[in-house]
Amino acid sequence: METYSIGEITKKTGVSIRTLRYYDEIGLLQPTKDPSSRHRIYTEEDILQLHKIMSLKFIGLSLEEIRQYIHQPTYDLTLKETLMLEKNMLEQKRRQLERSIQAIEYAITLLEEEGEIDSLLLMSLIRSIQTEDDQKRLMTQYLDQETVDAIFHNEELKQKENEMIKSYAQFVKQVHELYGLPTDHPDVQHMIETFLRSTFGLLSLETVEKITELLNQNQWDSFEWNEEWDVLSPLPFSKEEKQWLEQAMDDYMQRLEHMGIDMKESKEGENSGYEK
Amino acid sequence: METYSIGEITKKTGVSIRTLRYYDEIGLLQPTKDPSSRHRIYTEEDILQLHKIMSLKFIGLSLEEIRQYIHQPTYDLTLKETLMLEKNMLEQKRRQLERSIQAIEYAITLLEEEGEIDSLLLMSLIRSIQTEDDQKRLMTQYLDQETVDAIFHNEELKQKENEMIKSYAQFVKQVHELYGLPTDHPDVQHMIETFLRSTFGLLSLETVEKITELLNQNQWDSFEWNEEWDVLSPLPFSKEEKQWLEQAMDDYMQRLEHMGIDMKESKEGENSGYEK
DNA sequence: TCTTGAACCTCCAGTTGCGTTAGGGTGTAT
DNA sequence: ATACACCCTAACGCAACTGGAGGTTCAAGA
Repeated sequence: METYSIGEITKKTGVSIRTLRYYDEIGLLQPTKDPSSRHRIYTEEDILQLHKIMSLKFIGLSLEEIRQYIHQPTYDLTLKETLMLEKNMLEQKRRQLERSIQAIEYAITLLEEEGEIDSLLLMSLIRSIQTEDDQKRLMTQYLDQETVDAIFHNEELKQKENEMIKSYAQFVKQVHELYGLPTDHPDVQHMIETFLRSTFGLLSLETVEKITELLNQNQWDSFEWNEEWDVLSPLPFSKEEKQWLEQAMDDYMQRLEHMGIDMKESKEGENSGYEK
Repeated sequence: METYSIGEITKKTGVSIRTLRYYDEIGLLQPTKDPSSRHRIYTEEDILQLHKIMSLKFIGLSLEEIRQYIHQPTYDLTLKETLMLEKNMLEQKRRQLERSIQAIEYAITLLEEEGEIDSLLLMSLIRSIQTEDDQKRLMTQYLDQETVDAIFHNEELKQKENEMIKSYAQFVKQVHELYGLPTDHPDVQHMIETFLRSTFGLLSLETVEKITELLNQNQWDSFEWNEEWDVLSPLPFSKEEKQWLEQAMDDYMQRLEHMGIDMKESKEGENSGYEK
């Protein structure tokens, strides 16, 4: 029967010499040894075993788990349990990866657009993607499931993601610049209006109506940034900036009420003025 | 200014105490220490830093890389380079993951269908997915790029993947059962015909024609299983079974030639008989 | 004031799946 | 005899933690 040295196995299978010795060491694949030279001697059978190991490793099993299955000539339904678990693990990993990739894409877009980027802003963006699930969970404390889904799983919105990010970046920049001015200063109020318009302009009319409704029900107070939000996705502002911004928002809201303009109208004006 | 103990930070951020101490140890995040009690004291600033670390970790940077960026207040285009590289890495990982998931799905399907499964068969399937790229590379030695793509990126084929796998599993089973019979025995020839039909039945007519053409040009000899194929994706047969199968295949091909039936006709017959 | 228990501390070891030396043996061709 | 390719064991290193042992510190209750 044909036999092979460890180097030949490496050439045949691509598995490194070190790895083969390691598998021998941990008892996963133990070839016979030449008693005189102490060299490892691999048979065809060993090569098959090695292929089995590689397969099971490929689908994510640990060497320890592989050891449990390696000596069985056939696999039964106990393997299915393991595979189901593994599949779930891998799918979770994949979702994670997709988010990470998305976050990187955002970051790259911003860097290209702006050349330079505030580290807190970048962090804020990444975290908002990272904790999307938690954000949705938190939002359902204020809005119903349907509305939350409308905000997060909006196809149209996905198309315009880059726009949104840029407008957010602009907003952050302006807050840094304008901080210190009185909160009812025209420039400040204009900044807030621009930001709100570009944000709400991307949501459907019904969604905006629902949110407006809630705000009109004086739930605005309970909607203030609570601790939990900050933990998930901290805003790229200092404590003072945050307070200043909150005051400016209040001013804006009051001005809206005073003028009898609700957000629905604001959105309609926005749409007609914006979409060419 | 407000300060926090290590336990409070864990509650606020979800980062474990051990990890926080580790980050301190490697100099990534070093809070001040109470000189008398030696307890760590975290400030708001530290929490921000920690969030930065989590963000950069999320997008796949190593702690070592993070250290390079953590103290910069703004990021410039050098980060973009890093991010581009990271993105490529992550996308590669994602492709890998998708293949693994696919392989597991196949395996689960088979286990459900058959209840029990030959370990060599499972391995053969997983490896064929794992080494898809290499297989394509090897195939282009015999077929042109277009034809190879037609075989691998066939949408219709993806729909029927489960069918294919089952027919492959059946084939493997039958080879084990019938091994020993003369290679020109009707049962053996029927087995081969069934397998070829269910395989080629899923390819387009043009693709089959191209393959037939090649076979008719007497390139069949050079197409025999060479060593390299076996390394990539070993067949779930013993050496003897492989030889037997090769002989049976030759018999089948000769019978075809003798009868003046080429594979194109075979496919057409297959289609009319198979697709309801 | 003493005690209890939670929360904190340092230091050391272990995890996975290998890669990378260091220091030496074996086999064969020249 | 020696050069050279190949093989051996043994030990350390890696990333990013986790866990345990054994010892403080702190706040509250008896």
